[in-house]
Amino acid sequence: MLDIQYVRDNPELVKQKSIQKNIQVDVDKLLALDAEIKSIQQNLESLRNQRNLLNGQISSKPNQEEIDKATEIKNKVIDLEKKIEPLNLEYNKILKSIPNMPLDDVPQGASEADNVVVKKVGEIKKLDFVPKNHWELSFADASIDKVRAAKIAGSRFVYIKGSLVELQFAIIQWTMHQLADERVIEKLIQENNLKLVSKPFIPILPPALINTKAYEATTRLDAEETTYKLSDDELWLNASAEHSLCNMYMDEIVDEKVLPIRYLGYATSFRREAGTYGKDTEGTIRMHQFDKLEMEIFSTPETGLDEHKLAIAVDEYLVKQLDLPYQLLQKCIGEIGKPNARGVDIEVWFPGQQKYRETHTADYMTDYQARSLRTRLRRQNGSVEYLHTNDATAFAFPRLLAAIMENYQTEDGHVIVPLVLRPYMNNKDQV
RNA sequence: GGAGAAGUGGCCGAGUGGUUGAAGGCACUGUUCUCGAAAAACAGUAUACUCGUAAGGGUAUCAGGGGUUCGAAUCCCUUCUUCUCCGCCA
Repeated sequence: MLDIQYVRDNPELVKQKSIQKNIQVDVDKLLALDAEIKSIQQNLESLRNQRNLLNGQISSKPNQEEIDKATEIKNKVIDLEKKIEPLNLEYNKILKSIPNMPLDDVPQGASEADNVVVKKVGEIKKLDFVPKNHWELSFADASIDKVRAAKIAGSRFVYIKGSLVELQFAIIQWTMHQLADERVIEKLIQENNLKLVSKPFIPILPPALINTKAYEATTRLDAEETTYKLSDDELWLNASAEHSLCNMYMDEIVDEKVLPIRYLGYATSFRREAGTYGKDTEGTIRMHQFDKLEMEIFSTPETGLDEHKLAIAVDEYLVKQLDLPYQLLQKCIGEIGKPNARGVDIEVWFPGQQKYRETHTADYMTDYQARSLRTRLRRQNGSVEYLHTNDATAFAFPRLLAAIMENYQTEDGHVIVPLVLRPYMNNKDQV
């Protein structure tokens, strides 16, 4: 949610940026409602004040005159309350529909084509054979079985078997150890000239189900396209660990001293993927269910952007350690999400498909999400303000398994285990 | 799933219709005292919106929502949460 004061002060800018984000917003209507509500509210509060003063005067035995006077005020109050209620509903609806304002360095543009490639890192290996797609690779005891999964759950589900599972757990363990290592964090902070402390990430397993209120407050609930709802309960299936991590401190004021809070969450994530029919039907790039390691960071406003850069640095570090060629994209205004002020994607090279595919996203929400969640921080001097939130993929499976399979495949259909993962794979060099 | 108990400020806890945003304690902040600290004394310490240059006002909030009443933390209804016991269960 945006600060109403910001909308009052910058109506034209808000209109312009909303249009650039492809989001329809009636700012004029909002400001008209704002003024109308304010005016009624002032009358209402003045009446309530009269009522309170009167009640203060009335003793234990009010006379009829006092009761009549109080009743008259009471009825006026009820009238105004009835009048203001629908206005408030509409006001909140419009205010919530306004997207976050992009930072100045977010490129203009409406679609994927306008995302800017910031850099390409890592050398694309020249293979002396034609690389296969990950779904064509089935090696040793490992396999990706979507046919049987379709019988059980439908399309976009999968059985992943054998050493691929071992590989996934190796990556989880290794990632957790990297992000819990202050030396790694400190190194990334130094290399990127960030003004941050080297506090490590805390591994966390969040709930997989989220109630409607908490989900709506994340500003991430997309009932039509993304999120599964349980039919018998007021609960939704998590579409990302972020969705049950960012709201962890909902309605709380945390002490400035505890910030930043950096979590590395792991959750099975569920997405309806409505509107993606026909896209990525082969392979395991786009699934209804996938496991994901996700970074979630709570910070002060002044360090929010650097935390965002840290998350990106962590992503690059992890991908580099796995020696996967990638490109870093800065997403354009139309492509960063509604709550985002800035967004960056990492796309890893998939040799079987001969293209880069999105594997990571880092999102910076400034105070937009925190305002909706009412997650605030208390400064040393006692003042209170909204904190800033960041989220970023650490690794998303099985997309990442697919990337490793395609990049590390051998001609005879095996997959070489990336060096850093071998200690977590019983020192196997290939599977 | 069944039966019962309970939800008050950062924490503990008083408060069963009339200046209760809410006693008291703890914690925290400041001042005094001290070389410094501890202790002690004194003062201060919720959030949101709103009026005001400010000082300082106003309104709302005692889990959420609704109701009764001139007046609700207090009475009634309802939802949620927590705890205890039974049942089931990874």
